[in-house]
Amino acid sequence: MADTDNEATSTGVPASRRRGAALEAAIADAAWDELAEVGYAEVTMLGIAKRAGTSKAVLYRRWRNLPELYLDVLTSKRVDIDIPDTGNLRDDLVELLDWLRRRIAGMPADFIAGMITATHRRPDLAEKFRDFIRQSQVVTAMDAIVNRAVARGEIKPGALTAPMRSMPFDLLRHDLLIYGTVAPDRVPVIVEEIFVPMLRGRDALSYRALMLSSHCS
Amino acid sequence: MADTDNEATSTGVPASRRRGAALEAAIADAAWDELAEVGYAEVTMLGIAKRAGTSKAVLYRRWRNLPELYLDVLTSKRVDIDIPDTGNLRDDLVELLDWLRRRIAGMPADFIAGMITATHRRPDLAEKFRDFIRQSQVVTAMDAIVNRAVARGEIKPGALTAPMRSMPFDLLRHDLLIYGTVAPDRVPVIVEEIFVPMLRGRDALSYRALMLSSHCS
DNA sequence: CTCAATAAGAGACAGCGGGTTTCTTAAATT
DNA sequence: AATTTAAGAAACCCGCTGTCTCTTATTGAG
Repeated sequence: MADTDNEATSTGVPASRRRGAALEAAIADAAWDELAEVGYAEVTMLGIAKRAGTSKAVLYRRWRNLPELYLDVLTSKRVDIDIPDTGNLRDDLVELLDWLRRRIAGMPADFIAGMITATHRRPDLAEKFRDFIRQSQVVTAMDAIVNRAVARGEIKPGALTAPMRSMPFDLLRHDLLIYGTVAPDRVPVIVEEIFVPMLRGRDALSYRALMLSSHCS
Repeated sequence: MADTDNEATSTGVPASRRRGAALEAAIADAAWDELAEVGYAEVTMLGIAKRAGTSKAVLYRRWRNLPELYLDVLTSKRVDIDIPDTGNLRDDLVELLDWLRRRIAGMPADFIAGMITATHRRPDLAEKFRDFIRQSQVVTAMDAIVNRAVARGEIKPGALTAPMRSMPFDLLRHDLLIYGTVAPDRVPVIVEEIFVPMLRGRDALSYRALMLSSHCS
C-alpha cells in the first residue's frame, strides 16, 4: 500500500505533500470509504478529495469523471479467492457463494446500480465495467471448483454450460441489486433448491454422485 | 387516458391550459418519452416539464422528486399479461419469458438501476419500488401457468418453491441490469438448460428426502 | 548541495440541475 | 359575474461538475 514514507493513514490530514503512488493509494482509500459511508448516489469528487486531504484538481488530473475513478479503485481492491476443497461440488459452491455474499455485504448496495447508471452514456466505461463483472475472480473460482468436481468424477466434463455456471452468482447479484442485500439463507436456497436439482436433472452421472454426498438439514 | 376534452397529444405544445387528470397524463407521457430518449441518468425535472409543455413548479406540486414521479408513472403504465395455454409448462414459460423480454426491450436499460440508485437514501421509495417488482404482473402470470401445470398433472403441487418460480425472471432482470439488454436466445437457454433440468431434478430430490428422513435429523 | 522541473493543493469560475418561491392569468365553480 | 383554484413563467439559492490559475513543496539532475 505504501510507496514512500511520509503518509497519512487513509482518511486523514495530509501530513506532508504526497505524490504518485502514495497519493493514489490515499485517494483510492478515500473513495472507498466515502462510498461505504454515503452510497454511490451521494458520492462527489469534492467529497473524495476532501477526505483524501487533497483537492479536486488532483482527481481531475487523473480521471475524467467519477465512474472512471471507481473503475480504477475497483480493480485496485481486487482480492484473490481460494476455496478449500471440501470434497464435493455442492459444499464447494456453498463456500464460494458464501464468500461472495460476505464480500458483497461490505459494500454499498447501490454501487453496482450506480455504476450502471453512470456509465449508461459512456459505452467504453460501460463495457469496462461489464468486463470487470464477467471476468470477476468468482468466475475463475467457479471454474476451479467445477474442474475439481470433474476430476473427482462427480460430474461429466460438459455437464455445466456457461449459463449454468454463472446462474448462482447472477441470482446473488440480482438480489443485491434489487433488494439491497443478500439474505444469509439465500445461499443454501440457491444451492439446494435450484443448482443441485438442475445438476441432477441434467444427467445421470451427476445424479448418482450427488446422492453419495447427501446433506441432512 | 383522457378525462377532459381539451388535450394536447402526449408530447406537445399546450393547446390551452390543462388541469387535473389531462395534465397528469401529459406529464406521464412526457416523462416516459424523455426516459426512452435520454435514459434515466440524463432525465431532469426541467426536461420533463418542457416536453410536457408545462413548468417545473407544476411537477414539484405533485411529486417531491424524480423517483417519486417515476414510481407513479410506472404504475400508470402497467399492462395485463395473458399467456395462452400452450398445453405444457415449458412452452408456457417460454411464452411468458419472451413476453417479458419484449416488454423489457422497450424501456431504457438503466431505468431499474437508476431507480435503485436514486431511492437508495429514501427507504420508503426504495421499498415501494421493490414492491413494484415483487408484485409485478409477471409473478401472478407465473403462478397462473404453474397452477395450470399442476391441474394438468404435469407437476406436483409443491414442486416449485417461490425462489424456483422467480428464478427465470430474476435471471432476465439480472441480464437487463448488467448487460443492458437481454439476448433473444437467453430465454430458451434459461428454460432448457436451467429451469427444465431443475424441475426434473426436483422430483428426484423429493424422493430422496423422503427416503433419508429416517436417518436424518 | 543547489537549482530547475514537476506536480500538489488552494481556490475561483461558469454552467447546470434540484428544489423553492412569487406572480400573473386561465379555467373551473357557484 | 364573482370568486376560488391552480397552471405556467420566471427568479432565486445551493451544491456539484469540470476547468483554470496560482503558489509552493518535493524530486532529482548536476
